[in-house]
Amino acid sequence: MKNLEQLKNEFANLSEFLIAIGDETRQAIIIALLEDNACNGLRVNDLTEVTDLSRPAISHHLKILKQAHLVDFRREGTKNYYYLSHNISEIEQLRQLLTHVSDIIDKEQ
Amino acid sequence: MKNLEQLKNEFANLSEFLIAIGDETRQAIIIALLEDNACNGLRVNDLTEVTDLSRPAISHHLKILKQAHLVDFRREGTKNYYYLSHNISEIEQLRQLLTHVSDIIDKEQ
DNA sequence: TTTAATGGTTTAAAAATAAGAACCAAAAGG
DNA sequence: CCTTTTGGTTCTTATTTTTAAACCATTAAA
Repeated sequence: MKNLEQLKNEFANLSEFLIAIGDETRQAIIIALLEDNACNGLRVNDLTEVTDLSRPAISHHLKILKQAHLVDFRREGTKNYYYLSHNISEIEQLRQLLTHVSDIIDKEQ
Repeated sequence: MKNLEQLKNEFANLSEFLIAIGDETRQAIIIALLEDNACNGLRVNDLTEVTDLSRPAISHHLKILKQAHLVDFRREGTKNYYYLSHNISEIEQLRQLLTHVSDIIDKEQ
């Protein structure tokens, strides 16, 4: 079945994204960034307060979130402002994957 | 904002599911189960062949997939037949979460 | 041009996850 | 009742992930 080969790729391409959003610490970071409706972006130290983690730990999780294209940041002097990416293409990709899987399961019922 | 508290819960409730489907070995198991369009279910030894892993390793991953409500199984004597759950409610929950997140991001633009 | 602030990186430790060998239990078949 | 098949569960080891202390580089401020 040709479809399943495609599905396998869709799945593999989303691994990083899924692992990124599966972790509860990173979920807390994402929520904090969603809460920032002023949309200025949050700094690393803002996030250490939210999560009770050290700066290197936050930095590490932000790196994972950046690699998964979930967050982006801008520099202003020495300050880094993190925010959720404006177009997270993985969201739509994941939605399509879920539809694919549902379709196959329903077909086999 | 009341919505974000709800979003936080939706996220937390899906952690197990997201971690389950983020792992590439477990993705391989899911694909194999999707390929079983006869829908008889696959046995542990069928899956060891697909993935080149030991039986305890497969057993371990199946446990995680069961806890995430992704797979189910039936016994026939000593034989266990694993299959994808017929109604994976987490699929719809995740779809709604993605919509929620998109909505908030778009609103803030 | 010092001094302070900001924050990434490296390093090392701790914790969690994954893996297979060995073991155990249950059911089928002789 | 013994033997075989099947497959879950320890148990131990290896790997990966997470964490914070220490370190370093950059920019702003004094």
